[in-house]
Amino acid sequence: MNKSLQFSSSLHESVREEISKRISQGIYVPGEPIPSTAMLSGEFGVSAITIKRALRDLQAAGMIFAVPGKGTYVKKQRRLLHHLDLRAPGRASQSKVRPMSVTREKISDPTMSAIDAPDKVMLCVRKIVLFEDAPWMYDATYVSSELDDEIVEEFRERFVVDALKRHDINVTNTRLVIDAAPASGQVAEVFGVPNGFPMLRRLYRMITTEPHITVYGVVQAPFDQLACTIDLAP
Amino acid sequence: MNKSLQFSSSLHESVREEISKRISQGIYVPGEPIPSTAMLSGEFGVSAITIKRALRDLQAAGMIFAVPGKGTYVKKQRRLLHHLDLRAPGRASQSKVRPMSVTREKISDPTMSAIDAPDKVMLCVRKIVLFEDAPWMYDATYVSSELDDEIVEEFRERFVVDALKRHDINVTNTRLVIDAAPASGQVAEVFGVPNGFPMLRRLYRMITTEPHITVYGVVQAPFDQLACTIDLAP
DNA sequence: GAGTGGTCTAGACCACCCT
DNA sequence: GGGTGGTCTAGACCACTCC
Repeated sequence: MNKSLQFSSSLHESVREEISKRISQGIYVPGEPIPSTAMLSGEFGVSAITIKRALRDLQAAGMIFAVPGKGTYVKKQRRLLHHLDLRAPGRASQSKVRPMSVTREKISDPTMSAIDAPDKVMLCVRKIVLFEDAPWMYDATYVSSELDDEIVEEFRERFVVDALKRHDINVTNTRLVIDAAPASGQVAEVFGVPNGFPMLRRLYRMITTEPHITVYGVVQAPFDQLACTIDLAP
Repeated sequence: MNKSLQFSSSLHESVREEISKRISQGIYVPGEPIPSTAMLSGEFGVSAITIKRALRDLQAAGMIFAVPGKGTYVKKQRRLLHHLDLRAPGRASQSKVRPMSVTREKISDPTMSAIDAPDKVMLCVRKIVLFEDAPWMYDATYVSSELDDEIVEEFRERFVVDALKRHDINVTNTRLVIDAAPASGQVAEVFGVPNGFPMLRRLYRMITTEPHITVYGVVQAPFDQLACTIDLAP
């Protein structure tokens, strides 16, 4: 090997650590491609496959991303903090929203049972919340399928809380579950992350002033793109 | 190929989906090893390497784990919900604690700056919180290094809030940041998860009745093992 | 000793991008 | 056409576990 590598239990780990070090040291910078696998293979004196293995692990850690046919780039780290305000939950936001779909289906996520989601067919509104024209959060909202079509139409363009408020329906109680889960299928495509990429999720149940209207949902984003903050004052 | 596989863009994805399906259908059950890579390679008619690739992705998703020399097993899903009570933050718990280390160091995690962690050498107490004798959470607590040795010693065996309370020091304000991050180094070893495995984290800053005592820290656990719940009532 | 998962390699093919 | 990342293969070696 041309370059002396870190001492680590395996080759691909050593390579990963070395590349990771170069990123944190600013040798590889966001916006510019890092050397190709062939170049790195030559420099480190290891097989191209081992390089690819190391790069794939760095992708899973959110440090880099690869564009087939072009190259591998350092990710620009920009994580937004979403503050959960106890007094104004689900506050309005100036973010833009891109509607995705409106369907009728059962809630399938097992974690939703932790907030007592009903096991019946509901109306599901999916949308993408944008920040600076890039996908920031993916939201799936479930409401009773007996709701007026008029309100449902507004769900596509607005946040649920805002739409309800326009009909004098207010949220009285919100229960949240915050967890992480691997991205699957459509969600992974939307954010351009590999299948299985860790997502930070916020599952919610909102009880309203209308006894028969309870809103359930999941909002999620790649873990390197979102964090939640909370203030607790007893 | 002997078996017809799902239609998916790549072979290892098809294999992953098929095995994933068998787990959710109960064909492969927790506690028993799934067929070896050689067996699966024969059954699906694909290379052993492709099988290993699929299994590695399923490990990253927390569905299975592998024991070298023995076999690959389905993970028993058991996720604990940690309820964040607004009125009694950092409440006492009957969990057992295993002390890990006490050092003096700077806070290195960049996310800690979101809760205004100071950039100076502090006292760091690391411990493992156990549940049914298995590692459940990993905690790193930072306090001013000028604290009495007497209190520091108690930090090893108790929760920080409890130790402080015994000295009539109470928490007046808590700020949390909840995020996800890849496991690295020692933390990955403690939980027996592969390097880079997604961890759910809760970073905290606790202001106390003693003006010069502010407690910082991070508690984290594998994403498939922990979730947080919160109730918001305006 | 046989079986297991983990690692590493050399070589090949593809789809894509850029010039 | 040359470079890129992504995929797949066959084959090899190692450390480990279990019998």
